[in-house]
Amino acid sequence: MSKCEQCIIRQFNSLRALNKDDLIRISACKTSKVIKKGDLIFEEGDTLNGVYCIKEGVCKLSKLSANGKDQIVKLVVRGDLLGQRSLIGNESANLSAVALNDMEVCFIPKSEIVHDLNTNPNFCHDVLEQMAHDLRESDNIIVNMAQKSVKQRLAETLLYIYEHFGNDDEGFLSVLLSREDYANIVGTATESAIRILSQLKKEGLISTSGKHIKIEDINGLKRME
Amino acid sequence: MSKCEQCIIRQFNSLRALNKDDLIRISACKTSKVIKKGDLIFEEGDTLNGVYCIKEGVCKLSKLSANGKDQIVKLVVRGDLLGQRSLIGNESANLSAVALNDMEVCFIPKSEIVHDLNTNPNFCHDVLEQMAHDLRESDNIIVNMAQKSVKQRLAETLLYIYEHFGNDDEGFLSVLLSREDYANIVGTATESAIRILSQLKKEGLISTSGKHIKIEDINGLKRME
DNA sequence: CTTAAAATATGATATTTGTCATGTTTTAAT
DNA sequence: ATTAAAACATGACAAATATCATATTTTAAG
Repeated sequence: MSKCEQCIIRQFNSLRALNKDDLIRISACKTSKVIKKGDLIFEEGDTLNGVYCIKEGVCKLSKLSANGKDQIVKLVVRGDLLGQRSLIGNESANLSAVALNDMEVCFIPKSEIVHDLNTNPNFCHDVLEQMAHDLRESDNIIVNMAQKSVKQRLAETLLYIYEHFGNDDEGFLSVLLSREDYANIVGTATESAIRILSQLKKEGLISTSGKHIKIEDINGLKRME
Repeated sequence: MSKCEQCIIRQFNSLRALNKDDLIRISACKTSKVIKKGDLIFEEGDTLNGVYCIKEGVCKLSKLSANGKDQIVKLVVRGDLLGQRSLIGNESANLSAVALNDMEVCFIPKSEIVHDLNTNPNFCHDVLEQMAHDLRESDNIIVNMAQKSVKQRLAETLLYIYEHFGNDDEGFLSVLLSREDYANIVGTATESAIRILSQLKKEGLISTSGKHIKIEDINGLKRME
């Protein structure tokens, strides 16, 4: 099991604000986990007694709506911390987390995080900045949901995934989502998402091979926004 | 000008976490402002050099979308702090703030807030909790935007306003919004908002007198959610 | 390699929502 | 009190999206 004080991943999240002693202390009580594609990490309503630091892989955060559909609210990436919100608010999880590919995560117990939040102003401030950033992003998502068409939102989602996760060696988006996942991100029916992807294909903006999607015309997609 | 250390309003926001000395220091450099209904407090892109503590009144936070419509993201109330996000993230305002009725606010300079964030862990932690709560609320709004019909969202908005601001002495919602405002909250065309309000009126769920709206059947509205 | 299940694809149609036009009411300034 | 401007209201129609049905392709288990 790797040691936090030597782990590069922490440079990507608020743990970077901790000093060496804190990291050694955390390292001593953290646990590493391997999570398989499709596995549930936690579910809406669960009580979280720690945060997950994502070493590898991607997961989706979603919430079940009244009509039985899962709305995907956020994708969480290598380097992100998962579960701080619930921990800070001292509330049960508001969202469910499901792995989109095989993941490697470290679980850090609540007590450690709370201790550092209360004693290390730098850490507290870094988490604060992260949350301020997340809130800004949420506001933008709300505006997009309210004001843009499904086609525009889908184009943006493709660009988002391309920019955040890049391509695999064959040029396909390296995060593999089902059409249903795409529908659940943009908030539409699965058939509509499929239909619009077909349309984008006809327009030469993307190409597909099975579930795999390749972006063929980035600027064309951007022009739709 | 009133003194922060004697002001009850601070019990409603993170300033409650400050001790007497901090409050006296803040009190010495804060300024009071009266803002008239319809006035712009700050605009998307503005640099904020402080936060506003709302002593009285309500304002809307909105963002201009690409199609020229204002999307209202949040209503800010007596007791709330306005502008922390931008201040913490050290970024320009992501949203515009416009008064919905006559307001009384105190403006606290950035330097004071930053100082307290860095030296007072309780204050930092309180702001953190507030933001965690806001994020949870944003997630729920995203799900509603994506999955519910305009009618459902409008019903929810009416209930939200009723529950947060209550009625005036004649039983009308005490926050007076235009039909356009309602449309900009739920993310629809003004005509659609008007049409649906008329529909709710026909169904006996609300009644109206000019722009004023009275909720006639709370449970009926709740059943739509 | 087969094969059943799951995912994708597409047509037909219904429903929801947006847009434009136009008339009426309300509001606020004189 | 009068009046112009703004806000509200509603019809007619267009566009976007959802739903249901069904066919095809892909995936993954045996």
